[in-house]
Amino acid sequence: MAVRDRRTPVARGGRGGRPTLEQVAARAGVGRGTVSRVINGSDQVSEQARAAVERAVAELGYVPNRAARALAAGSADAVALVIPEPETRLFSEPYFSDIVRGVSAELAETDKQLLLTLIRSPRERERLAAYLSADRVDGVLLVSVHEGDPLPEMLAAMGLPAVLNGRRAASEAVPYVDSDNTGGAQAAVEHLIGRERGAIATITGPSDMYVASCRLAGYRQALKAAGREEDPGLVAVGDFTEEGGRRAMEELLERRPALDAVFAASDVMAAGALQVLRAAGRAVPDEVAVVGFEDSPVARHTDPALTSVRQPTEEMGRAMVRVLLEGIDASDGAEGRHVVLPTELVVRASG
Amino acid sequence: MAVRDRRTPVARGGRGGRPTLEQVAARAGVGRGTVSRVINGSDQVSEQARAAVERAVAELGYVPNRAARALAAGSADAVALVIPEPETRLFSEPYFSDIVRGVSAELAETDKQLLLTLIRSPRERERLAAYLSADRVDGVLLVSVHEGDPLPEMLAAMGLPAVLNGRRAASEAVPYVDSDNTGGAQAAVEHLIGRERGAIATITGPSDMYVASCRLAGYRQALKAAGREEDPGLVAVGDFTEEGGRRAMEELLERRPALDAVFAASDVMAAGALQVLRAAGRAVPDEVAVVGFEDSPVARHTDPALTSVRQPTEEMGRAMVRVLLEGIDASDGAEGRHVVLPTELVVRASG
DNA sequence: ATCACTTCTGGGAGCGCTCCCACTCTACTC
DNA sequence: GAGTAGAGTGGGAGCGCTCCCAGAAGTGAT
Repeated sequence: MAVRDRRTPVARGGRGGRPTLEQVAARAGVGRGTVSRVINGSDQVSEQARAAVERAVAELGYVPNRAARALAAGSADAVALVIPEPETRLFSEPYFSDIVRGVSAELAETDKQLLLTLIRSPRERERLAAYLSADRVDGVLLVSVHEGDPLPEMLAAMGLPAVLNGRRAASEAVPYVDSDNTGGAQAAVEHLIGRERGAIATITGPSDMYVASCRLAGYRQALKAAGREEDPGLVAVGDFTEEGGRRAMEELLERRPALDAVFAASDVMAAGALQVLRAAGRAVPDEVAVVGFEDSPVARHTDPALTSVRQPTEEMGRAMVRVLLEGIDASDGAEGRHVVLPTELVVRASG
Repeated sequence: MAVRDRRTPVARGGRGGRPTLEQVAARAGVGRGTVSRVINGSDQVSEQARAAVERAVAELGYVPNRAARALAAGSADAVALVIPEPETRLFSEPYFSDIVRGVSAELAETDKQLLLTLIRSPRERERLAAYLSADRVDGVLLVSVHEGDPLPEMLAAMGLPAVLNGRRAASEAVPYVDSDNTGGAQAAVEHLIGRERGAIATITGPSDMYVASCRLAGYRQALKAAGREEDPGLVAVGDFTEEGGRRAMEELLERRPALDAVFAASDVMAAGALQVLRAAGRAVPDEVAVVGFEDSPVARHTDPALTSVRQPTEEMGRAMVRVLLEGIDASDGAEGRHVVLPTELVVRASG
């Protein structure tokens, strides 16, 4: 009782004396252990004790101190969402916030916290693994990891559960959540085929991006299923930017002036293509139909509005959390877990 | 040495035995206090001791355990970014991720972590204050708080520093970071005046939103500065949605068919207005010039591309963190701190 | 040589929890 | 009636750090 004022509450950062578990115990007339059991929902507590503790908690406005809990329990009650900073720009924006919204919604049902980590330099990425493991998170969600990024493997080596959004390659060892890129692309192209389009071109992404190759694969499958021959001249490579979309479209028009439809692997590239088509005097959709991918807001504001493949982005965020939580609970490696969510074609004026 | 295996490292969550400060001390041949001093950059350490500790840290790959630090020091080394969930949708999206990017960038220079908290129900908001104060954050960033929201005051009462983005009213007691809405709107309207537009209308936001009234005020100031009379018939109220923009534009065309310019308080509303103008057969910008606000990606994809007022959103995020850190350091209330950042007119084809 | 400083330093105490051991009670069984 | 389970409980020990208090060692003036 003597030297109790070493650090006054005020000196320690305001928020005057929040009650501790010990105070709750005293008030409820039970021991610390019992309070802890009640707080953590153990069933080894008598109804009577539970009621007393619950009343004391309510009266005192007790909220457990997370730092103390994390320290004592060795778990963090938090997960990190790691995003390479450049991607927050590149991805036509709502993708990012949709993911965040889904993650946050799903996490709200546990009481884990969400830590956001943008990586803006290779150096930061290197340090990341060490810091993540410094015990403030018990799992990691990784957005748009590129092929060859060692991070997932480093985390695995440290025993930190991780979930990717999007596979890095066809066979992915780390748990992931992805959308059905191939199926979505196939549906888009089938739609064009259904509308009697004869020469369907595609603007694809960099071939070292797995998403891009999936969407290209879907394009090919649709053609094949319709019994059509594939014309390599109808495939142009973009880079998921508007400018890239423009260049690819120019290239296509030059190579195959007679084309009457374009499937672009992203809305932003489709928007670029639209500009080039207009400049070239091709009416959309009358002469050339255009379909994008992602169903970003951009799709609703182009002229004409873009038919596009919608990804359930928010749901992907939710699924990532679910997969991660499984991985955290399962002490085993939890490898091979994954979810692939379906896409949906949203038909608008452009095709 | 005896009962050391109460909980094996593995049982406690993988990430096998990270070194502790004590082990660093042992290895460096110094006491715990000295290691702590080195880690925290105290100058009360001899060069020799510092070097020994630094070597030991490097050799062991030591990273301090944040939970332990938070518990012992009573501070959290983290700040929360609180965002009402509906807003993540409403705000034409990059706003959200730009803020996040700025916040994250500025935070990276301290070693504080970023906690993201979406609020999706009034109930969650009620509980928020209690949980925030449960000691895992030492400051709070609040995005788009509405007039009448008690949260800022609750936090203030608990002594938790907070910073708003955007004022709730002309006089704002809580520290905030805002952009110069009035000045931006004024510049936009002056630009229209400079282009010889005679009847300049405006689509404003709900009058209970302070941003909206600022932008309206800028519109008025510009007219007044040019010695023009204000015509109430040229002001229509929108709600920051595209549909609202459409309705407002229809209203304006009906009331003042002769208008030759429109300043919309947001790009999304401007996009709606553009649609109505096209449907009405008014050429943009030849017959009617249109200017938006925010410079969102939408502005670049409308046809014609939208002249708009750019806000330094990322910089706002950075500034919020700086203001917050000041508030955390200053033990005093730190009231009245604020930053207002300038806007910039981006001229495109629409006006 | 003595005293007063000033720098450095080790390590005890304690942050608020969880874990678990030991213990008390109350039931049942034989 | 003794013996054996449980169910429920209190509280010690310890998580890895920071804070601070003594004290050691070094420096200069007297």
